Amino acid sequence: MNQIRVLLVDDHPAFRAGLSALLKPVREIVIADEASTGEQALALVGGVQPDVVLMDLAMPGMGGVAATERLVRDHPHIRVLVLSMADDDDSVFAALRAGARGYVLKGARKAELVRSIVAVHGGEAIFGPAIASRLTGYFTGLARRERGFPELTAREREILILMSSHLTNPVIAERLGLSGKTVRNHVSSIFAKLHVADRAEAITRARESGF
Amino acid sequence: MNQIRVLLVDDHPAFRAGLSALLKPVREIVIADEASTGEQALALVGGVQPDVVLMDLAMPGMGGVAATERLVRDHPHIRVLVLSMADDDDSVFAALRAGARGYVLKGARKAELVRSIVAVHGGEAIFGPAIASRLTGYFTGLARRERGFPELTAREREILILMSSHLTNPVIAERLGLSGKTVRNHVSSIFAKLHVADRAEAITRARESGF
DNA sequence: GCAAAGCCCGGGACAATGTCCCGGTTGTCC
DNA sequence: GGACAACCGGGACATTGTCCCGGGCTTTGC
Repeated sequence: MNQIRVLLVDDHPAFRAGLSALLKPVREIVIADEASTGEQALALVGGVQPDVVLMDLAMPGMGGVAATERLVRDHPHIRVLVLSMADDDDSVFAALRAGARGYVLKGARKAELVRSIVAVHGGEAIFGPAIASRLTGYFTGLARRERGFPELTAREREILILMSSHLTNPVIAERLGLSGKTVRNHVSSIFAKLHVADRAEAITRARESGF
Repeated sequence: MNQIRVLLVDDHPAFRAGLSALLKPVREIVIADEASTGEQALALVGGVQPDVVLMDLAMPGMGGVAATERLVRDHPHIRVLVLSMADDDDSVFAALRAGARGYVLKGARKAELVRSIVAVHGGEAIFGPAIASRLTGYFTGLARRERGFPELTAREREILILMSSHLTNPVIAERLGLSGKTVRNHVSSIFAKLHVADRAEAITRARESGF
């Protein structure tokens, strides 16, 4: 049976040792190598040829996010599974933007960790319970805002749509056969209903709501 | 050992039968019940008390997305794992917005399916290989646009950040100890570099780029 | 040392944006 | 008929954004 070759990246030697001991008895996994910084990880991957990189985020020098970004860019077949203490939106979404295939908090039980490594190796994406909540919150949060979208009149919806393609008031007026002043007034009442102060926010809200 | 109680929701009886036969020998899983429509699933969950609902999307009447949305709203402790043939962005992100904890394509191998059910039951989020690509594509797509982000001066970045929280020019000026006129000029040059015409577009671009 | 380039700071003049008033017209519902 | 809302627009005013201008500052290179 082909074992999954894992590269450990973490600046804390004790943690690497613990992780290594934890994963050693697992049949389907083998620790191919360890790195203590992002730079070192990037230097190693070419020779080590890991299937999965277990990446910490908080490291001196090049952080895990930057390392992940370069790693997935230069070695698209290698999957990155983030294993971090950081349980906040910024860290999670930065890792996702960088191309990580999974995100598990340090402190996860062994079974969860092994399952995550196997899943990521198989091309799946997997996120620990706390992270999963953030992820679904991200998407259902969008849906929730959509539900809360206030009711606009036909004219207002029409104008908001044109506004969302970044047309100016005079252009909108010309296209709808209205006076520029009328458009400005409609725009103003749209802002009031959306509880926003200017075009910028209005368009942001409209986009978020899949308008 | 506590088995995971699974409710199967699919309008195709043969598929339910196959799935049931596939999962029956699995120790940690028990099929608690089956439903052939979204409505039926919603009616059943109260009595069946499943841990995980295996949800098809394309069903007559109430689709899987609507059923998922109501299910997670009324029973937050129940996890929904979508098992669908649909491999397109609209289906995937609609399911995520509805609150699904996972998404696996029909045709997944048994091991992957079992792993997904176990992971979802544990509160994790998991996505099959094809879906994982869409998910990372969603986030790294944002990142990719960021790479094309033009270079701004230190002052310009600073002002763009404040602008992105919807502050007005006078407020920004006051906060940075500048004249309102200077801020306007900086803002103007930011627009030029971003190739946009107004605040609205500039903020949109900045947000897309994870600025 | 000195010039060129780039950033930063601001003013002037002007057009577009947005706000808070106002009045008038057209429907619709009771 | 009367109440109500959507729609259209004007007046006056502050804010925003554009295209000029010039002066002070540091960095780079000859």
